[in-house]
Amino acid sequence: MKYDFRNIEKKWQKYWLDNKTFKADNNSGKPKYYVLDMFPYPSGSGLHVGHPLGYIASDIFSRYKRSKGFNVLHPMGFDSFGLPAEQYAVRTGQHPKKTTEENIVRFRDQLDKLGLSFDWDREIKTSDSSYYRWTQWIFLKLFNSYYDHDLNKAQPIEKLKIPKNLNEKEIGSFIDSKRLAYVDTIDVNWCEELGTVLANEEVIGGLSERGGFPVIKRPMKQWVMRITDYADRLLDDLFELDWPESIKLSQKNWIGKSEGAEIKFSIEKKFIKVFTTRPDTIFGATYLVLAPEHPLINEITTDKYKKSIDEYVEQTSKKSDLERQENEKNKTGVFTGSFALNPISNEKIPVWISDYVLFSYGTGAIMAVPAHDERDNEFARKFNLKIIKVIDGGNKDECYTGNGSLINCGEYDGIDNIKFKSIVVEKLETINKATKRTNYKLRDWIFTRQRYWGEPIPIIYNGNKKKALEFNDLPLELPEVESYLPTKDGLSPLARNNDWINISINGVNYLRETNTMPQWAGSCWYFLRFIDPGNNNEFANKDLIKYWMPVDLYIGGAEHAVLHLLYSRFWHKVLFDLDYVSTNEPFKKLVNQGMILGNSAFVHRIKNTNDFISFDMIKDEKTQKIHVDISFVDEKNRLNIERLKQNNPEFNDVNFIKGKSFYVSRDIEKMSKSKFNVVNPDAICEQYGADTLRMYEIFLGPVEQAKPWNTSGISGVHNFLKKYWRLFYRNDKWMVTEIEPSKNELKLLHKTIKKIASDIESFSFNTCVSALMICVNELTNLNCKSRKILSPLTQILYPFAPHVAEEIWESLGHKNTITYEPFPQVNESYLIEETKNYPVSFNGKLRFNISLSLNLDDSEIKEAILGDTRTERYLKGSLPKRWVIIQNKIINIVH
RNA sequence: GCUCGGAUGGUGGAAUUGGUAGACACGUUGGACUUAAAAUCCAAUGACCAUUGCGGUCGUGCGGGUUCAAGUCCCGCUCCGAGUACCA
Repeated sequence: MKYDFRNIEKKWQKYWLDNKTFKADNNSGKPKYYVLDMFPYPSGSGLHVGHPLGYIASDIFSRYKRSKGFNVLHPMGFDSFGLPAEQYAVRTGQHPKKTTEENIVRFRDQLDKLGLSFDWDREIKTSDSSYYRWTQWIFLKLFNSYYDHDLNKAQPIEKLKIPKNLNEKEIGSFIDSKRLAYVDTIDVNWCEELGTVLANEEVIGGLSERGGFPVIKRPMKQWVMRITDYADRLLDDLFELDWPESIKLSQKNWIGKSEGAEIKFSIEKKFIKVFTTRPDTIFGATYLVLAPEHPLINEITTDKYKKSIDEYVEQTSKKSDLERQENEKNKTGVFTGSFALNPISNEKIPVWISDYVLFSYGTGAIMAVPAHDERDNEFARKFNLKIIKVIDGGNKDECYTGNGSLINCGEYDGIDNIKFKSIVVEKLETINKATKRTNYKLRDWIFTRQRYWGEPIPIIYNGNKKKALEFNDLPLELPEVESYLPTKDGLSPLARNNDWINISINGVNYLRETNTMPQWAGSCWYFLRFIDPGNNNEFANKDLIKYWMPVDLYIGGAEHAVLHLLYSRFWHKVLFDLDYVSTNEPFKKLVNQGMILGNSAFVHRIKNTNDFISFDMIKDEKTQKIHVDISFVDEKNRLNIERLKQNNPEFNDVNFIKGKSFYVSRDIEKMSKSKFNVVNPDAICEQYGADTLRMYEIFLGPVEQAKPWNTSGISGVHNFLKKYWRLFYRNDKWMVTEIEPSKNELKLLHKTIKKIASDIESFSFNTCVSALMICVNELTNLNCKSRKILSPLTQILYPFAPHVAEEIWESLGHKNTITYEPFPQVNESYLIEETKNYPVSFNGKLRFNISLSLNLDDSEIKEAILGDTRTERYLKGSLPKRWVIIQNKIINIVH
């Protein structure tokens, strides 16, 4: 029998599906283990070899855990709301639902070919109304909750204490001001010509990326999530998570907690509040700067400066965020004509406005300390403002941002600046000029999108009065529309369907909210729905949540370091506060798989000509790189010009300058259709099989690391599987016998079991493959035939190459799947070698025992010690460490 | 700019965390079996020197340091990758 991977893989994939081998049991005596992959967006281009890496890693882990006696939940679904399907719909008029469903079928087919052990009975799609019904339900929970800062948790809105003496309208707006999901008017990038709101990335130099139309900042009503109330908890709870440090760090920076003080500077009878983390430098505050959006600007600007201030404000309002950032090295600003009083030095200091101060952070105003802050320093030198050093930073002229003792601070001179921080704030607090204050970079989460292909928001309006839909009204299904473009007024395409917008309840007419939720909404809680996907009464049964949560292992790309992973933590904490889930955090351990990169190929066109030159012949010519499809290039970087011309007719008329062959240049880039560097896993499965592909992907390197794809090494892994197969079938003959294994075979096997188990636990899958290769090579050399060796070998191979392992398992006479066979135990007695204590004397001086695991006699030991020059040197000198080397083994010395 | 992470043969990567650097695999070269090819197997493969044999010198981005011993620890650089963008 040959290793016929095509039939073997088909056979076992069907077996697993038919027998529901990977069905996770909700009632099990076994300990649970929840392994989750970040579910994919089903894009139109299908999977490339980079996508499955994380799925393969989680699959290996799931299969391993099952064989370790765990009840494993390993589900998969699709994040099926999203922009690409909608853009495709805009271009073609096809309903996004249709293209999304087609893509899901294709994805499912590709995933199935890899032999992944998902429990497909639990499949979910975020665009199914049976799913987004509950996304809408959670939205309403957020709408109907507020954050109680005394209890430090979210509470139902009914528990909110409403101040007395409010009229009905005021009560309404008070409640609205506390809701976790609320409506606010926020500046957005508005493009009149395109009739839509654009993301910052879509605006370049004040013009729209597509079309080049002007874009302005415009306030628009948006739904917003009050994630900032959770800033402290999102930050504090990070420490207990078993996540990569880099991800925790990005979340920490994103939340950006900084502690400082809010200080009041008075201008006649008014106050300007500034936020600072460096109140210790207040004696050096020689001017104030307000953000151009600051509401007090009009009041404090003197007539003389009014014109220039107005111009400046007007100018900055036209700038996009990107343009404002471009000024980083060339700051601009205008004087208001007013002076404020420094509350501690009582000096009059000028008040300026500048766009280097952000209105959205802190109070939108700063006290500038040019001697100890680089941005202030730059500004002060440009506009010739006073610079006073207040912290002793040695002789350096430049601005000093470190710590030291105070100077030029009158009675406070000589005090350590860190101590002075609290001294000055306390002093100013007594005269009501300062308060301690903590600020966050984290902003509330703008939740609405003017798009079609997303969850409708279950809110209706009667005038300005909001009303939440009732539970029985959910799901609020997406209506049909004539066009998927936003309307001229910047409303979502949903606004095009008048029948849908207008709704009458008990004789009262309402208008529906027409915006939809962002793609993050569906992925915020999908891991909870996997627990109980068919439940029509709750988003998931509470007991089942208690059993399965938290997710023990979450695998996905690092690109979600902040957005998805922060939003889902936020929602989870709200659900926890409201007692719907049992854990404070959703994901216990997180692993980021590295990206698999493509190896792009380029042809070089000599500039301003139609001549393409072979890469090896380029000397001084200036050339332009053009991507060509990597399937036309061989391993030696030679281009098949004929095939290129067949597929890309635009190359028909060009002149190829070449020697013997035409060479391309190569570059490592992200794998993408537009770069023509995509390697399709289907083709590799067809040629080598899924088991080979799986093992090769993890053999490429550590899971966490980014690495380029190179198919040429795949034969090594494929040969390994063939070699493994030959241990069982050689020349059509079944090789396994009941013979007792040799000592060497047992030692090798148990060494390998130990290595595999510990390496899987520590996610070092690539070294597992090496260990298996060594084991199979040596067993081949030993001509091993013993069932007692080959049967456990098959079990430890199973997580990596499950199809071939199942097939062999069956050949070994087992009737059941290998999946739930207990993972082989390590028998340490095969590994531990005998140790003896030997007394050793050296130069008649040193005397100690060594504990040895080598079969040497005393004279050999002495010879070994003397023969090793390093040990000799060590022995002649002092004795700082407690071991020596004998025959390459480190031996502990027992005194 | 700031914050992380990294740099090991022709290539992907190992190295029990301070103890024979280069495991395992690809590639390359030579050989066996074949009419031939494929498949399979064997040998060599960091560089340089010596080669009849033994062997020797250098070697983990660069420059220093600690140590009997450094890819690994410390100090100073260079380059590459990722994230972030004036957050007071």
